Amino acid sequence: MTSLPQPHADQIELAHVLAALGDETRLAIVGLLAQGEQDAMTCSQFLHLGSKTGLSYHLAKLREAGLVSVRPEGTKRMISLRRADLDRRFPGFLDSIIACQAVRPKPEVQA
Amino acid sequence: MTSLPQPHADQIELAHVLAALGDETRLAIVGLLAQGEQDAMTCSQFLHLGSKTGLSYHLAKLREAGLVSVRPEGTKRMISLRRADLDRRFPGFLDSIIACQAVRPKPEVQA
DNA sequence: TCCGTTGTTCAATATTTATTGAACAATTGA
DNA sequence: TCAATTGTTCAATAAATATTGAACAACGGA
Repeated sequence: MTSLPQPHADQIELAHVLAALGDETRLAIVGLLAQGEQDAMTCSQFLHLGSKTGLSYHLAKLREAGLVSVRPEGTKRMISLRRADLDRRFPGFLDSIIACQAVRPKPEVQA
Repeated sequence: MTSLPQPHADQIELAHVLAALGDETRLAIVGLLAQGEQDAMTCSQFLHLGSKTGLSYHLAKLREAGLVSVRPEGTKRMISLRRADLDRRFPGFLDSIIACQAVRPKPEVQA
């Protein structure tokens, strides 16, 4: 219910969204969120992308730009793509991004 | 014919494109290029967006990211959107960007 | 040739953004 | 209460980006 502060759907700005996605780490996070979109993910599921502190930073950027929603649940944070809001605001945008990302979903599938 | 150095269509990277567009000035430039897409524009047509030097900088960024093509012609530079290349590489992406931009094409139409 | 136009380059600076490690906070479970 | 898990905050630093003005270069026309 009570999620962390984020812009209202109407005030999500394109330039902010683009700037937020113009970073490999954050783009990868969004790519991972896009697949497995049924349920939310936690920060620790992105640890292969960087340090704990760094992820906290990048996830805040994504949230402030309006790309993700973060809902605290116990000691974890449930992170989800704001797909509906983004699709309404920027039709086709997210899909085009994700389609490109999906082409190379092989970063480093460490065993 | 001989245009300034730019990435080949195949090696245009999504994160670079997004980073290049994550700036109000550059996003505005691309928006202007998108309308009036019949012919190219010159740097000086963007002077209301910033200083001469600044535009040179931003246009280089757009070119290096693969968004625009720059062809010297006399003392001018003919700048055009690389729409075909971008559409092939990231289908739907440019259109979704431009559609949002088109909603507010009223920055400051100074007389 | 000289001048005006158009745009680039360079160096300096300012500003933003990203990365790190240490300390802390909140929650859960034993 | 104690310890482990999960994540945030802070301060310091590093690194990338953006902005400015002065000087320069290339071209075209008078």
